[in-house]
Order: sequence, then structure tokens, then C-alpha cells
Amino acid sequence: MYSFPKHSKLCGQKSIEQLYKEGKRFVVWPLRVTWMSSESETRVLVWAPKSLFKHAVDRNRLRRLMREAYRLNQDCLGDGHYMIAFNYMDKEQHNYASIAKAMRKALNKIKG
RNA sequence: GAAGCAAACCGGUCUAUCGCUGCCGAGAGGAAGAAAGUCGGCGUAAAUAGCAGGGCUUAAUCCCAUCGGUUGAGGAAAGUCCGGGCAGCACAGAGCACCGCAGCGGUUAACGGCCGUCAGGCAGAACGCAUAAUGGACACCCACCCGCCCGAAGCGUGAAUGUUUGGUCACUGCUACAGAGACGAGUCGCUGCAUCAGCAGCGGGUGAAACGAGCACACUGCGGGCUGCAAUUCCAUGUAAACCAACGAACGAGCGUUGCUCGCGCCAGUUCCGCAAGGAUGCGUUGGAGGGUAGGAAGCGAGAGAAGCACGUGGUAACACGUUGCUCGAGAUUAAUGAUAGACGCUGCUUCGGCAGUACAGAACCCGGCUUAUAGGUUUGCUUUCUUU
Repeated sequence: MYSFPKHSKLCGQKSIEQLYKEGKRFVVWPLRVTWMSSESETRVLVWAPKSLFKHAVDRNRLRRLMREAYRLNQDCLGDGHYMIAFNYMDKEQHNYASIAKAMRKALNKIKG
């Protein structure tokens, strides 16, 4: 129920370009969400930009936090299938609780 | 015991819940899926072109879900500064240019690294000398004076150790200002020789330096082919206005007009564009061969290794050698190695209840170095000084 296996990750240059070109966008601070509905299963991409976080260890940490927040709250999406990208926007590192709160809000917004 | 150095090493642990990469096993049953094919849609008056998360079909490839087991970041993984392996391309030999290195000797696969050593400079705990002023302490019945000790800059000596500089000046050049002159020029004074011209010697003056130096864009020795795993190789599908072949068109040739010459006539494609018009271009058709990008696999780690630690031998050491013993075992690709909660450990402060902190930082083909970042801790060695015996 809370798993996040490999085939749930969004990969491939073509589908990522398509998502960023045509997807709908909104912001739930500190996350910028780009999403579009999908015919097959839901696939997700998380990203922390190098321009905001110079060290790889910080980017890894934020990516893992966002991934865990999605994994534990993915039932908020219901039965729909989507392609979603989460971009981290803040210069400061938030803790897990605030990222999880933003994640729940974002997933409910996509569903509704 | 204190102080100052150097080298080597470690750099969190446990529990609970949820989860991920690779590998192994079980396992109902297949699953995913391409710029390709095909059928539709939009577009248009209708087509072509074009547009898009469309449906269906299949390629390489992979076995998916589920269950069980196992596995998983560093001393710097970092910077990408040197040197190699490996890969592709180039390549007769030698030299020039360019770039790098530079006491001497050694070490290594190699190096700008490392080890030993020589000379000069700098830093260096501590010690010695020295005393200004308001001073401190001793002495003194008290005050003043004198004496003595301490006392900062300062001067000197200077351990372990660290750091820095170090080829040559025959050739080609450079050395500001000052100076007659910084190299083929010669001033002032004196002396000697000489008929004169001048020659030789000594001294003064300038300057960091005046036939004696220093330096490099000069010379000498040694090294360097270029590009990097986004290298490179393979798989399947399809193909371009580039390649090959055949055929055709255009130009030319030829044919017609004509005595000859000149001149005129005898075609149509591709592309931009919805069509036409207009513009650009010189080729078109058929067949063959065949990339790049995107996708997948290898390269990529038990086919690991110039691997590490003991022990032995040689060497001052770096290091080398060994029929010796033991140990290590990540491999992602929109990118795993985690998240949350609690406890312990360590460090500092403490009103002894606690409180605060717990670093630097994340593999991306692999090694040897260097450089930079780093909470806290351990061990060993050296030097000086004090105490005890």
C-alpha cells in the first residue's frame, strides 16, 4: 500500500519533456507541482535543483524526503492515474513534517 | 607533570514501524514497449503537407506483481591539480616550434609524488642580556634616600620540527635613475713611455653592480602524438536533400530551319507554400547500401588487484622481494544505499534537577598521489623544562 517501486518512477526523456511542456502547474510552498492525467499507472518524479543546493548531500536529502512524503500519502490521489513532477523551490531545507503537509495538500488538489 | 612539534589511526551504536537498488530462490501467469506498420481524428471546398498523451499490431530487451533470503557510501566519495591503466583515432625515422620539470642521489607502472642528503633564507618552545616611567615585592619602628630582586618593547642564542629557494651564462638579449661609460665606449687628476698622435698603470666620482656580476623571452638536460567511459562496441526497427548502381531528363552533343556562320526553336523536376501565383535550386525515378539522435545491452567490478594487513629477508628510509598466513567483495542511470520516533555513547556548561552540541560531507570506468573541508577521540615518537628516586 505504501510501496514505491521502480515502475512508479517517471523516466525517459520523451515523457518528461512532454510533461513539462503540456502539464498543468501550481505551487504549494515549497513544492512546485506539474501534472497531467495518464492512461497507464501513476508515475512520479521528484527534483531538487542544483542552483539552490550546491552540495549533492543536501539534494539527496530533499529528494528522499519528498519521495517518502509521496510514498506515505499516495492514497490521497484516489483511483486516478497521473504523471506528476515535484520541484523543490525554497532555498531553506524544510523538515519532513512540513514537506508531508504540503504533499497532502498538493495531492488533494490534483484529485479535486 | 607541563609546553611545543611530527606521524599513524578511528570518525558513532542500538531498537521499533514503513520503504528502496543489485543478486539468489519460490512462483499464478505473462508483462511492458520504438522516431516503425496500420486504422481513424483535426486541418482543407477537396487533397497533400502538417498537428497530437488517439486505437490496434508488433522489434530489440526484460521476465513484472507476490513471498522468502542476502546485499549496500568516504577519509576525503569533494576539487578535477598531476601521473598511469583502459578505449578510439593518428603514426617511416629524425629535427624545429610549443608546454612542463630542474641542487645531488634514490624509489616507482608513472609522476610535478615519496625517501635520504647538501647549502642559503624564514618561522620556532625556551633561555640569556638589558632597562624607561607610574610600579610590585624584599629590607625598615615609620617616612625619605640608597641598595637588591622582578618587570614591556628591544638585542642575542636557538631544540625537535616545519617552510621556502637552488641546472648554466660560452651564444642572443635585458639591468630604471644617476653616471663620461652598464660594453666595445672612455671623463677628471697623477705617474711612466713617447717628437706628436697616443699607449700603459694608479686613484677620485656615480651607482645595487664599473671587464666583474645578476637575470630570462637565452642556452643545457629530461619528459610530452591527440581525445576521453557523454570513450568505445553491439542489438532491433525505420530512414535523410549525403553514398553506390541502373534508367531517364536538363546542359552539351544532336535534330529542324540553312550554302555557311550567327540566331531561334525542340524538356520537366525538387523545395518553401493549404492550392494557385511568386521565389529559390539543379537534377529526378527505381533498386541497393547505410548512419546520427531517441530505446535496449555490454563497457561496469568474484575475469575484484601495480589491493590491504601480519610475518620474514634486504635497505638509514621511501621501497622491493616471498612455493607463507589472513582479509576485503556497492554498482544506481530522472540516478538505490533511506524516512520517522525513541534510547545510549561522546563533548561542553551546570544552581547536580538538567540544558546545549554531536563535524566535513554522498560512489558514477578503475588505480597512485597532491590540495582543500572536518565535531570529537585514540596511539606512538621527538625536543625542552620541572619534580621524584
